[in-house]
Amino acid sequence: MSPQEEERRMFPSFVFPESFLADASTPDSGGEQKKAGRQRRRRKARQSSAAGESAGGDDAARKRKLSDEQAQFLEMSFREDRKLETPRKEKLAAELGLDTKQVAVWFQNRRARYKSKLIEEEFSKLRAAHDAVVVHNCHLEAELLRLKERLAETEEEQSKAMAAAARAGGGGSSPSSSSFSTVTHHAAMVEQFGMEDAGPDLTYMSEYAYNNYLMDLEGSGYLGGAYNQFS
DNA sequence: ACTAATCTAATCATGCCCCGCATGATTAGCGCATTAGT
Repeated sequence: MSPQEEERRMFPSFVFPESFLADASTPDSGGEQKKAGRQRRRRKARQSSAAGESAGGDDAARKRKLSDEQAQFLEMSFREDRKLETPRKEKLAAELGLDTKQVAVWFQNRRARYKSKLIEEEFSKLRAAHDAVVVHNCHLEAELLRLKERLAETEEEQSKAMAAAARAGGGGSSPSSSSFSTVTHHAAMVEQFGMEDAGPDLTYMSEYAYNNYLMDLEGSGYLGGAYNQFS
């Protein structure tokens, strides 16, 4: 089995199954029954062992801590391959002076702990990625707010400026004095700023007044680079 | 198809140090675990 296949088997999906997210403290009734049965059997086993082998005969049942050297050796072996075939198990047991059963159990536990560590690491990574996305989203929303405020300010200034310009040049020129370019600019302004129904009708502004008005806007920074698009 | 070996997941038990953590050991598997050899 390839390492990838093995990984998939041990950790089949990076999307955690529902069972993983489910509340482990509320097992179903079948689980409760199984657990109760298990506990009964354990109690019984303990009682019989205490009754029959009290004179040190239960030594084998006691938990035997592996020596540092044994644990280190098993760890090295685990790093080489997380699966344990029979020949390897027997060889390890012989080399370390352990029971094959102990070696098998050690590998089982080591795999279980390796997997839970893997899940923990994956969870940390996902959480970090999630947090980063949340922060980025906040920045984007703040930026959007700033842009909306700036747009509103600009529109207000435009209205004021156009009203002032209309008052200054209003009635002084006839419709015939407005050039074609002025009309074109007006259309572009309407498209750019959507101010068709706000402010004066620039169609009837003299070209001179219109150019002064644009220069004023450009000079005060209201247009930004927008003026260049008109000329 | 049958069987033995092995697996995962959950849990218990124990040792180390003072209560919780690390780790060795046990158990079930319920549409009755899966896999590999015969």
